[in-house]
Amino acid sequence: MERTSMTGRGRAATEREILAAAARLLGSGDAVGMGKIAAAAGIARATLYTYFPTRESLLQALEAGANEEARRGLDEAHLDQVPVEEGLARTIRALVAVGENFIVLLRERRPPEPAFTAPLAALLDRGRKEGLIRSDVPLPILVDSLLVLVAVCVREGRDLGMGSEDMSSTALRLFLAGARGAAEAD
Amino acid sequence: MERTSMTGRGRAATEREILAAAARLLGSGDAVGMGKIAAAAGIARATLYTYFPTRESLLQALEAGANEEARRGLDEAHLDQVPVEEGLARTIRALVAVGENFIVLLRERRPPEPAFTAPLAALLDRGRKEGLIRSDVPLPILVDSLLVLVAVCVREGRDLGMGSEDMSSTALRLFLAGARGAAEAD
Amino acid sequence: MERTSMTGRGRAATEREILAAAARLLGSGDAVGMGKIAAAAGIARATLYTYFPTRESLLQALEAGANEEARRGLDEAHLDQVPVEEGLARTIRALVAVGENFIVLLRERRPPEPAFTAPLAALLDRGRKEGLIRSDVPLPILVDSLLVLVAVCVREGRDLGMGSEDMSSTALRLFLAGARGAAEAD
Amino acid sequence: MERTSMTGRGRAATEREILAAAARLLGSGDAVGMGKIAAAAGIARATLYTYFPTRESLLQALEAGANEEARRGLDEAHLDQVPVEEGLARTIRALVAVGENFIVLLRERRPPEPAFTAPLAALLDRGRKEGLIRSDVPLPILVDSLLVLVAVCVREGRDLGMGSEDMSSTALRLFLAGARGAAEAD
DNA sequence: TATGAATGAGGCTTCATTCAT
DNA sequence: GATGAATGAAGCCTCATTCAT
Repeated sequence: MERTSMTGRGRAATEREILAAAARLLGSGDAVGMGKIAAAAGIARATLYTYFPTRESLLQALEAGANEEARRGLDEAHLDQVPVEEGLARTIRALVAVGENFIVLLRERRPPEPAFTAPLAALLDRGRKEGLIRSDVPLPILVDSLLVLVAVCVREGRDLGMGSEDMSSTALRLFLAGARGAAEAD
Repeated sequence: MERTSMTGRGRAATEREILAAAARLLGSGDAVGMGKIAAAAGIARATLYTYFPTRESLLQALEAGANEEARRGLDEAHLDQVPVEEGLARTIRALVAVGENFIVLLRERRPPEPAFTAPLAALLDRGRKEGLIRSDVPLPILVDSLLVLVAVCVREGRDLGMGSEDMSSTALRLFLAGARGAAEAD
Repeated sequence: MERTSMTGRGRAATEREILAAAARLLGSGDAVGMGKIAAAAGIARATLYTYFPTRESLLQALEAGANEEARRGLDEAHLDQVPVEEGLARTIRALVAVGENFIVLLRERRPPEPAFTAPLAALLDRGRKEGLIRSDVPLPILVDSLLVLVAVCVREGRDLGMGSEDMSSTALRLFLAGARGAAEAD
Repeated sequence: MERTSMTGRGRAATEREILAAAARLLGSGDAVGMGKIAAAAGIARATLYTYFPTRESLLQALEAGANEEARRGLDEAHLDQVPVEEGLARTIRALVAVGENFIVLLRERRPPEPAFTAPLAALLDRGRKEGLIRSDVPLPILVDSLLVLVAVCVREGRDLGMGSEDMSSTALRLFLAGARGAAEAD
């Protein structure tokens, strides 16, 4: 008696389907309207609006999802209880895990939530105090750099057939050690 | 007596004005139509169309300008005749010099021209052979990383009031050495 | 219980309404935009686009309709199995039946389909061989003459309150026998 | 001292050039703007406006020209002083002489001036009274038929390489005697 | 609830026309 | 007088959103 009436898969499942479709389409470059998203989710345009009354609300849900996922990852990472370097590794793995949705946010130019960047900034700041992170680069730039490097690694990595572990470790290495020859490091 | 007939500022000047306005607006996030660009350039919508018969043509002009500027910068840098590290420094300075327009390209998702990325890829490849650039990160990721790091430094740097030299050196340090504590290094 | 869901009059009915409005407006002279057609059909401009995604597609539908109607008329006329004169009479009646839509085609300068003129040309050619149709006038001129005479008879005839039978017989007489005094002939 | 200052050909000559270009372009089917007309006349768009302050005024001039030409032709034909058949022949020759311009009028849907159709209607009416023209076809239809037949003969005739004499005699034969086999007649 | 249909607002583009040199 | 440039109005089309079944 829990479900009352639905077509095939249940409301929650459809909602997930929609979000997945949206993430997929929005992530891949070209202009995407509500129609395309609905079609990709296998429902009618009007139906989409019973789930998300507004395009904006759909984007927000996407954003919320990504933030939520990332926050959970970051929370579970207990960033403040581990060494900075390990913290960064965990952060990056959490972001990579969010994957598609994370890229969408950058694509749609939704500035990452503070709840999202705050722990990261705190971590980097701690790293600075411990002398592990350079102090000659403004913190916001460090934060953004980490984010875009992860995005690049995910985006390109997917095309290159890399797995998440590879993406994560690549992003971490680039962020921490840069591109300078250290082929055998890490 | 130099100019023969024009209204207010001369055709070429207006064209530059338009391109500047377009770069400014397109660079800064939200949806921008021809109307807004025309308004920002201080002309009527229809007038804009006498300069660029198509939205696409305007974007292309922007792209062409950025590519041209960057290519000139890269050409003059003689990347293949200097040490890799110096080459990267020059590359980054050239990209930073393009500045606003360069960011627009990434924003509008116009994949940077090969004529644009090719010399960079070549340079990095040479760096690899010389052992200066790590070989454990796929070349495309290295290329993209450099580009987005420059973009981040320009975008954030502008907000932070940094000068181009600072942006360039920051981008170079981040790209080459990463964020790891090396506060005194340059 | 026959129809399941529609607003006001049903999709097919609206489509007919649109085509009728379009034929009416396009037939009667002055410049007509999609807006006017939509208004004449009692719908919003955007709605019109759900029926015909393009102005061109609307014209094509009009054309297709006219051609289809005419072709059906001509097919059923079995032009090649009856005497030339009877064939012409049937042809003209078929064209007059298409009426409004037929005029639109000439007005919009859409050269009548070959599938449209071919049987007519064939018929006239046969007439020539049998000595019934004059050979001192180029075939294309004969074909066009018939078409425009029908158009004239329909257009003027409507204003004069003539019925289709009158229009048809008038057109036939003019085409075959010309204007020369033969008042009693048919 | 008659001409004061002009570029190459004199104001009147340029005006004729414009009208000729307009007739040529408007006659040949597709959409024609002031720009194209100006270009075809070898002048700038703005210059065109010093000759005809309005698109409409240009069309009117074209119309006036055609009407004038035709009226002169018809006047000189002394239609009321010759037998009806000869009158028709002269009428048609006059219209064919107007040629291009005459077609334009029909194309642009400018209903032929009464000053244009009146003498023709009078002539046909006289023909009726003399029993030379059939009375079982409404006069307006007869008038229009003559006009469109001339238009068809001119348009098609040009494509077929016919001379004006041929066009005229063909139109006359079709109008008077129709298409019925009479190859040797006239 | 799911959906086919309708729609207002807004974007791109063209054209006739005006203005200043 | 001739022209390069500028522009308002209008046309085509798309999209997010609402309505009625």
